[in-house]
Amino acid sequence: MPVTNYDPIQIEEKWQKLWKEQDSFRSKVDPSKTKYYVLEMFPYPSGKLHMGHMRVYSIGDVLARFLRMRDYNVMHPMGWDAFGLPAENAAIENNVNPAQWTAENIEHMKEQQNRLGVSYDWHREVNTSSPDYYKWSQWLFLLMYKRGLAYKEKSNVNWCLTCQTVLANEQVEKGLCWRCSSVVETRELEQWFLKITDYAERLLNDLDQLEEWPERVKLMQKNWIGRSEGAEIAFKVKGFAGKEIRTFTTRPDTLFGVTYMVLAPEHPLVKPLVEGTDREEEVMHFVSDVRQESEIDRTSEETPKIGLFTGRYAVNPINGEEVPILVGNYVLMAYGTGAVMGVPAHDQRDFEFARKYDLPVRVVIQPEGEEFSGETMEAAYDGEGKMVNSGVFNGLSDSEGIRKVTEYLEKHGQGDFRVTYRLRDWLISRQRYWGAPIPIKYCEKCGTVPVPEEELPVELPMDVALSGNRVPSLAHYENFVHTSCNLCGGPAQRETDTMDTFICSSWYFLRYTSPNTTTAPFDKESVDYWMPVDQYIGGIEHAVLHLLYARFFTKVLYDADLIQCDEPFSRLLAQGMVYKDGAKMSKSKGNVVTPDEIVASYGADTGRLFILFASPPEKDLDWNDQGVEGCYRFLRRVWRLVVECREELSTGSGHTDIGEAESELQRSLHNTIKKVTHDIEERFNFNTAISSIMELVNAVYAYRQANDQRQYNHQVLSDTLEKMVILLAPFAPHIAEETWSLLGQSESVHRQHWPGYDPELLQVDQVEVVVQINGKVRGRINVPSECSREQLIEAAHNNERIGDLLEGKEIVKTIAVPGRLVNIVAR
RNA sequence: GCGGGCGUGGCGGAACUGGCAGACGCGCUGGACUUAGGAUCCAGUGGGAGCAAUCCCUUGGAGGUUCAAAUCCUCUCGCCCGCACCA
Repeated sequence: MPVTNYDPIQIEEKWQKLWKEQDSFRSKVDPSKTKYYVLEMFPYPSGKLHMGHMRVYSIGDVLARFLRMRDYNVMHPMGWDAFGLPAENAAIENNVNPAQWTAENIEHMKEQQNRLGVSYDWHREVNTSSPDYYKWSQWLFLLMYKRGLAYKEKSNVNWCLTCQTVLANEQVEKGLCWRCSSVVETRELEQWFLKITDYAERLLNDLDQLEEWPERVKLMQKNWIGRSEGAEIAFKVKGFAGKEIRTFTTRPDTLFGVTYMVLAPEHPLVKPLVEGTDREEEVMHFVSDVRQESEIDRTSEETPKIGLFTGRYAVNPINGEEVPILVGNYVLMAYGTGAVMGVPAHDQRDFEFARKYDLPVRVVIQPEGEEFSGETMEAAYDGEGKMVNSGVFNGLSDSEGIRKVTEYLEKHGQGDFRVTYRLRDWLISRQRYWGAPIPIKYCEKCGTVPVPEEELPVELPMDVALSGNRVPSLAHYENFVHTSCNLCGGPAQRETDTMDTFICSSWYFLRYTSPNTTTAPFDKESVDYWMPVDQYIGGIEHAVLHLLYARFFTKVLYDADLIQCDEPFSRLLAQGMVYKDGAKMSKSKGNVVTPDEIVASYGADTGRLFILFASPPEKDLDWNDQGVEGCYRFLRRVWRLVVECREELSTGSGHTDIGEAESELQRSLHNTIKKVTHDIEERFNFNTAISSIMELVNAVYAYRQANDQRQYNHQVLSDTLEKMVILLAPFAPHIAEETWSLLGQSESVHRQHWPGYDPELLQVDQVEVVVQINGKVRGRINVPSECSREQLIEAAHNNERIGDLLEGKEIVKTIAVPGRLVNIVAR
């Protein structure tokens, strides 16, 4: 067989074809083996793969291939998060059906993924936009509905003007739409929600179980859930029998310091309080002004706090004191109860507000050794201290006060302990066509009726009639909307909103375990075998969004006894972003490099190797064309090494001695095995694993250079080459396969067992030990590796130079660490 | 403001529980082979002084602990990320 130069394009095509023909990466339930579920977040089928994709797939594939060689039963699936707005936009632009557009993109992207040589089990492919799949998304919605976790409610919601749909709280970033960055406004609409807040406590507490998740992701979720402990306190309104204002506070111990109350402009009591009074016009005008402000302006810290007196007074339940009730722009209806008790002496915001409007400031917590006064203090005091001006509670510490005051209120029916979360329920309705229809009907007689399971899926109409600049929502399809009630048989109308695509991605990892099951979302035996996902890999941008939703779904399914795990992802890797020239790759900056270009000019192996070598996976990566060149050079070096050695090994006769050169080569090999294994398995540091393979390649070159070819030990050399190729296989699978066959092997390199290292062969007879005097390196000595401390010290003193330097000095202390150094402290 | 992360050669990055700082790669310099090379191979490459052996300095900065600090502690500067009027 004539061997030419390294030709990645030809080699990669050849092996990809073979892997496909031999169905090399198919995974099956096998209780006799330890399973390992490797998963990369599935992509939205935009039509083109970018470097971020290539990075996440490369990382996942190294693990999948490595673990297969470690004899795990590996499942490594891929699929498509295929519903979503871009398909509608593309449909408008290209006058094509969203389903068709999506299907074409999937075909193309799948091809691109295959060209990267990623070892997916395509038998498990899922597509969230296919009726086989969204049938079960709908089924899960109904499960939530049955369990009281799905409800429809009229409330203030986020409306994205560009996307023409509502958004969940998690999907609004700094007042802007997470996807299109346009302004989000507030609208009052009736929408479907999932009660994720019922799971707030568990979603928070169980973060502690996730030992293999990055701290920062857990922290982001913790902040997002935003748990606060405190009390809810009811204030009666003077002259308004039966009306009371409920307020949440984390500091009930400061209740005696309340000098006013503030309501959110949206608070339902605002209108009744001022109705028919001379304050009505001014207050209601203010309310409507504030409500017109954008979310950004509303919640910015820079926005000045504005308050307006309602003319009414609230009665402090602890002391009967009457305090003015105001409406304030800084109070948010969405948090707590939408009403704040103003304690200016002990809350900075309240303090600023009180100074601005000349409201009284009353100190009720006094720290030791300090004497704050409401008239003179320049900032609120929110630290520890003893209660003062608080009647019978005087003298209690703040923490005792929190408990005692709340207990007192509880006894008098005016308050209780309360935990409040920042987390809101998940708004899942979307006023868009390209999504899974919400399986609900509305009957004039029977009201809201869930679509019965047998009628699922509620299919999207496929005859999309484009109109103007958007795809019409389902409300425009007469045939879709009109249906009959399953209870009374009378006429009914379908819900025309579709579900948030995050619903579809909240359970896809379960569907992979049995993608063709037609009688349930997933097969019980399969899901119990494969779940949880052992290693999940994806971008940090989903730290809260997808990862929180998926955890929620998993817990609901666990409670419904459908799965046995209540956390979906045991280990999470949040990979860094790909930059070039110090900026995120983007069309506008003109610094985009695509996987296609790299594969075409260097091959997938080079691209993968570069991505893995340039930086550890969780850190950001700086794309560098010369670095890619370097990796290409390295692979060519590997290629040449194998080709040349192959010839030499077949012609020369060699010898069987194990001399110093052979020991060194073996040591190098076994060191590399040890390091690569450890770096993949324990640390995910693929960059250092690759660098040690490079060192091994250098060592083989050195061995050949130092020895005439006829003097090689053929056995040692070919063993080294074979293991070197195996070590390289997870990173650069195609060249590994090709060189493996060049070495005369007929079975796939990916079916080989991962080599172990022999500690014996790592041993060296002589080690170089550093000799320091007062911590500075002053000499090096070669000693036997098992040399004792005493011998080591003796050897150090025997060293000529050290002896000279110690001449006339007093030795204070000597530290010897065998195998490392000797440090002589001398004066 | 709160929380988290990170600062190491010209660059990307190594350095495991404190033990030779700068592995590996890029870039650069010199050489070999060559009609030529942007192919390949070999050697060198943190800064400074010296003909040299060698010495001094060096992990953002300043202190400290230690025989020994990139690593531990205190302060400080800079950058990045998340949350942010959350009551």
